Amino acid sequence: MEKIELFDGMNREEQEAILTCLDVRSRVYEEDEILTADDMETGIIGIVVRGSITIYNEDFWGNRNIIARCGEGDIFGEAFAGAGESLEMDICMEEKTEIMYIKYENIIRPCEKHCEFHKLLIANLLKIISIKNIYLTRKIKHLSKRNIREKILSFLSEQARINQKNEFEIAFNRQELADYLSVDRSAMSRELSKLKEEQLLDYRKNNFRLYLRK
Amino acid sequence: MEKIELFDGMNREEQEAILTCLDVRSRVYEEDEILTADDMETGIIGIVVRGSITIYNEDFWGNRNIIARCGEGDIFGEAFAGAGESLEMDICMEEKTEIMYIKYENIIRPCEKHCEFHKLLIANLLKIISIKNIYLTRKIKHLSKRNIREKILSFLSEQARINQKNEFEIAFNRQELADYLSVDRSAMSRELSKLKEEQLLDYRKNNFRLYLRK
DNA sequence: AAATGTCTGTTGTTTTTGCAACAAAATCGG
DNA sequence: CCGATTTTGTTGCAAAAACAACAGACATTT
Repeated sequence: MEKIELFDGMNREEQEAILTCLDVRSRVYEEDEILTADDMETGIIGIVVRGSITIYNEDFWGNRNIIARCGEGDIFGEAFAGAGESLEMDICMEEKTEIMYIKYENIIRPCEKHCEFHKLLIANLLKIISIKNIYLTRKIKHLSKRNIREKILSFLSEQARINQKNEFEIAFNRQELADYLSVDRSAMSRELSKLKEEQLLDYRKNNFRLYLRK
Repeated sequence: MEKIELFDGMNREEQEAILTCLDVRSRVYEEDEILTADDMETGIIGIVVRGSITIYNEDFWGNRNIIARCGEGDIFGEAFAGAGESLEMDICMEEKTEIMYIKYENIIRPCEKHCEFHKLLIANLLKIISIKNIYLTRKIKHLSKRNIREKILSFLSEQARINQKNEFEIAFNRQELADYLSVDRSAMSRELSKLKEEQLLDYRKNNFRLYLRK
């Protein structure tokens, strides 16, 4: 309960107060239980209170694609609720999991009583979606590159800007970076070596340094 | 002024009223004028009132990457404002363009007078970001696929779901689809032909039909 | 109908990537 | 410190993609 980002900035009592006000429902699911898109009402936001879930969807031929994983405190379905569309994904419980549901309307149409908290709630919601938005935009920028080299350079360029320094540490190991960029790890490793050889950059484990030309 | 999505659901008078209330500033730029990230204050949302812009950013080596284009009525910078971060992109005016600036704080911290409109404003903002979010998530789903075939199938699967039908029209021509999926058009065409030959799908111009197995 | 331009499909060639298997280096637990 | 495990780098090969150039289809204009 402490880690729910939607309730950021509220103490425990304030959270309790707003919970009753929001008319929250909650349910516990068993491991491997599946919630399909059809099971979800439109206009509902989910919060993982305890446990973890995998969000995926099936294509026309029944292949499953993992879209995201959510752990304690994460919210999901907020974009669909905000857009007024029904959820187009399915959810699988990775373990015994408690999910709390909040009606989107109850968030954005504040009642009279707790107006202050409602404002905070809305600001938090906007912040969560905005941050996700920035994250997604950045990822698309990298994935749109036509080859591995460009993907790597795009990613590292961004890290340099974020750190405001041409030397920085990245949060991924090689396999994680390859997954993030959707490429094969060994092919990426090969490309990194080439880049190092061409002296466009240098690296050592997770520490990278970019060079202007050469 | 009529097409601004942020003001959706307000008539002209209501828009005028809320504009004064929001303490809006506005400026006209000449064609090719450039607004760098440093020029933009943090916590400001931009609206293209007239004209059009290209949003791009430069990587460490000075290469430009186009992130988006905005035309009349579109808003930009809303995710950065919502996340409390400074804009990390540059803007180039494609033509003589008028941009209106609104302080993010003025949107989410409503004044007392026009509270009704403020609620609508916030709901609109949430909707805009949410829709963008869904769009981005979908695109990533396609781009994450390792080869062209999977990218095509991912995209078409989604179109089938959106249309709730295995036959549908797509809004892209071939070149646009290739650009969207970040692949070479001719390579995509070759793959489409293969898929047709394998009878997984059929198409004729922009009309597609998917088949379950074969 | 001819001419023009755009869009789409085809094909050969070169480059890039994924894959697999292995080697080297780093990390961890006792 | 040693052995075991994980992470990272290397390489050959086969598959896939980009690239380029062209041909056919289609639409529009004259």
